[in-house]
Amino acid sequence: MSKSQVNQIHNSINRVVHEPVRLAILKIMTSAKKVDFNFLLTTLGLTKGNLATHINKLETADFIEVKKEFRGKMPHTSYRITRTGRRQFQKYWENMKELAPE
Amino acid sequence: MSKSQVNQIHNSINRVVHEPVRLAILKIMTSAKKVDFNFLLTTLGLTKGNLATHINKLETADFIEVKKEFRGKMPHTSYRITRTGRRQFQKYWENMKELAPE
DNA sequence: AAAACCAGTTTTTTCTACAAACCTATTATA
DNA sequence: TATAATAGGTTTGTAGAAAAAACTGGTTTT
Repeated sequence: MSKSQVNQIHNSINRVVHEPVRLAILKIMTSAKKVDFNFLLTTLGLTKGNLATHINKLETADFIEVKKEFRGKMPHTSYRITRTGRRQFQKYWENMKELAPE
Repeated sequence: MSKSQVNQIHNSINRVVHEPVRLAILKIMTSAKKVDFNFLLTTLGLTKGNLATHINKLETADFIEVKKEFRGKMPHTSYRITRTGRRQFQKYWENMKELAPE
């Protein structure tokens, strides 16, 4: 292993993606076209506040799109991964592989 | 993607390994039998305090062994990954793969 | 003698994840 | 009818952790 091969790779790891909860969210979203708040809540076993925070972070980074609508009179929120999100998720894994054992 | 497949995988991610700097350190250590402080310092481009903190965390978790000796009159510290460290590094990647895109 | 090096430790700052409490409105239930 | 639960959050507080900066004690170089 030469110095330049490993050199500073850790700096290329996107922290928005790197957080395990958000990795799980993105993984789910890459294989489902649409997911909603409650599905993520029960699947991931988070508190609502915590989930909302992660969702916000992903939305701010343009990784996901948020759709708010009413079903009857009840609010319903669903999410979709964006093209950017999908691309960044892929890129993240390419970078991560540089840090994996052979 | 079924619920149970993704369910809570994020909780299995070992945070000691997950930090990018420590991933880089472990990656280096899996392919070199011995590395020293300065090598890591210049290779990774960290401050000494920051590197020392990461080293400590890895030592506390029994991931690496620290060997302190004198070369002439100067202290010299080198590190080696332990069997535990190697195993946990492997295990980490097995878990992470559950979160990777197909 | 002064400056710089080695291998850190200690201190401080900054950031983050996470939980708990709260909120508004709606709907189910006893 | 009261109350409990649901949906989808926001606000607030805390604990832990990453990172930089400053400090240390000894050594070596200039």
